[in-house]
Amino acid sequence: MSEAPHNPLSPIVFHVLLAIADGHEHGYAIGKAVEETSGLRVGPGTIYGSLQRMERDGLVAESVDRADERRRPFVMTEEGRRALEAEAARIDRLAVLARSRDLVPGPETA
Amino acid sequence: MSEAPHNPLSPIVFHVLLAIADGHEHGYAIGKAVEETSGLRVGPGTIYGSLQRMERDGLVAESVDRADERRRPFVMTEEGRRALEAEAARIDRLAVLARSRDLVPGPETA
DNA sequence: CCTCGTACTACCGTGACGGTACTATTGTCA
DNA sequence: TGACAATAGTACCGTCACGGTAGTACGAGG
Repeated sequence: MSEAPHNPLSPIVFHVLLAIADGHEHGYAIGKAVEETSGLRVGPGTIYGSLQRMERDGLVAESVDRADERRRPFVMTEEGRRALEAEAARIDRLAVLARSRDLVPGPETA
Repeated sequence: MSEAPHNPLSPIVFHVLLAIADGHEHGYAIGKAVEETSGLRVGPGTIYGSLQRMERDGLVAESVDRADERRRPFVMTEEGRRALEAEAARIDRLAVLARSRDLVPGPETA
């Protein structure tokens, strides 16, 4: 029942977990997916560096079955999923907070 | 019409802007407010360091009228408000995304 | 054959983050 | 009054996330 040992997650880490949850597996594809969903530019130093740290922190693990020689596939760990969900919850709280402060123009105020 | 020169904001920066928008003015009070709304622990190195960087980046400005000797009041700049709103919008998009992925359990799916 | 896109590895400078230590003033309460 | 906690801030600095550049290798297309 540890609290939230990882959060808040950095934007990249969050987006990487999202990308993996979406079925993307290897670094390059993850990077492209992150670029798309985040709008941020993501070079190799960013994506592989993050994946390395995330592996070290137990959020992802390098997949054993190496189908393609050239690709290094990653999977999300249980801990990674928990961190992703915790972060999603945190973001959701913030979104609600921001709405209550009229910071976001959206129509979903009903 | 510059895009988003600051975002994504770091969690502390975001919370600091929120705190100032809430009417808090000086470092210590801002720090306490951030601790409350974020749940994070915020020492002096964190809060004053962040405020310094935020001032350098034009997100906040040190207030001219120094009512209390001991306190250093800050105000949000126009740029700061824009950055806050942009970040709120970004967070809101992420929250929606997270909901669509069933990452957040909340009942507000209606 | 040359180039482009894919998929990485390796390296490393910059600076955000946040901790510790310290000073000084104000409030409180026995 | 004297002590002690809380307030409010300064100064310093080590660590490490971040992200940029360069370079390797391979496959496909013209």
